[in-house]
Amino acid sequence: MRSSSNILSHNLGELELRVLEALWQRPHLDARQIHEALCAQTPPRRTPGLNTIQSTLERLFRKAYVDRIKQGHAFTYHASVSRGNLLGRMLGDVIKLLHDGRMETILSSFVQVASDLDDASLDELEALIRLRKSQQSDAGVGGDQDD
Amino acid sequence: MRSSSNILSHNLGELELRVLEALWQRPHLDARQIHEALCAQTPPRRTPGLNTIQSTLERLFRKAYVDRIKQGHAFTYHASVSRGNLLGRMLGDVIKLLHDGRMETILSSFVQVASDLDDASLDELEALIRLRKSQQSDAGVGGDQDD
DNA sequence: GCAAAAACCGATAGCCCATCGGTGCTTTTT
DNA sequence: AAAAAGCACCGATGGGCTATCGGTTTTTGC
Repeated sequence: MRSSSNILSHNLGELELRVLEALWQRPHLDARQIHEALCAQTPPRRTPGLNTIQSTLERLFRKAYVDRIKQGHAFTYHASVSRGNLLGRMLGDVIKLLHDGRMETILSSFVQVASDLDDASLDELEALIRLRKSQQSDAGVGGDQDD
Repeated sequence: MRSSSNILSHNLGELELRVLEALWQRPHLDARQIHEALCAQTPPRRTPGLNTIQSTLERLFRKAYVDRIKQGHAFTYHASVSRGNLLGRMLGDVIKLLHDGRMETILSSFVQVASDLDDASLDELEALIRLRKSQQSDAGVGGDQDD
């Protein structure tokens, strides 16, 4: 009855994200280790059973967010996408979904976000922009480093 | 059984977004008009019945994305959030969800997305930041102007 | 008052994530 | 080698959300 639903191509659930976070913190963990990592997390949140973690890893694997190698009798998982890269992709999703064609809209939305940050961050942003500009005039537009 | 799911606070379905788009294009339409607008859309997509549009508007209203006034015997709806504002909020959601604290990660992800970010746009971004900074020192940190 | 239109209510379907239980294979331990 | 422990895999269930209508009530306009 439903035609389609998810407007964003990158759709993660809460647990999926927590698992990914764990893998970003230290790569190459198996399900049990991830489970433990989540249990040991501060602040302590309710952690589901090992099976749930496995299902989640399976889903993440199918969705190509993580990769795995059979190490002994257990799979060892590692994120196949970096945090920064995922951020970029999701930002891209949102922008593609909502931008009206004018760069100004994107930029001002971006700054609207950045305005939550303090002056120091804004200074930093400015410095980064300056850097980016010099890099750009220096070496043309490269534009794809996958972390 | 499920603790929570949606990681992003702004979660829109496809139809919801199409309806919002229609309202951004021309404010103050009633359900029937929106229905017609969607039907008349190019490229022609399958358009659901009027009732479906009404339900969608109801949902958008409950979620405070649109506002309505009773005009005669029908509600007239208008977006209560601008496209740019929604863009900013969703960008903020994503960033809050995934950023690691370092401004550089955000910027590089942003630049990764906007690869056609030419010098002029960077200049624009800089100007916007400058503006934001002066506003901030001008009136303290307010931090919530709704478009 | 009556007819048309719109609002409102409620039901159904389909998708997706979270959460497990159970089963069977593999590795490890006695 | 037999028993035990660990894991993967399958399938089921629950709950949330959007999409989609049908039907009923309310409102409006003549």
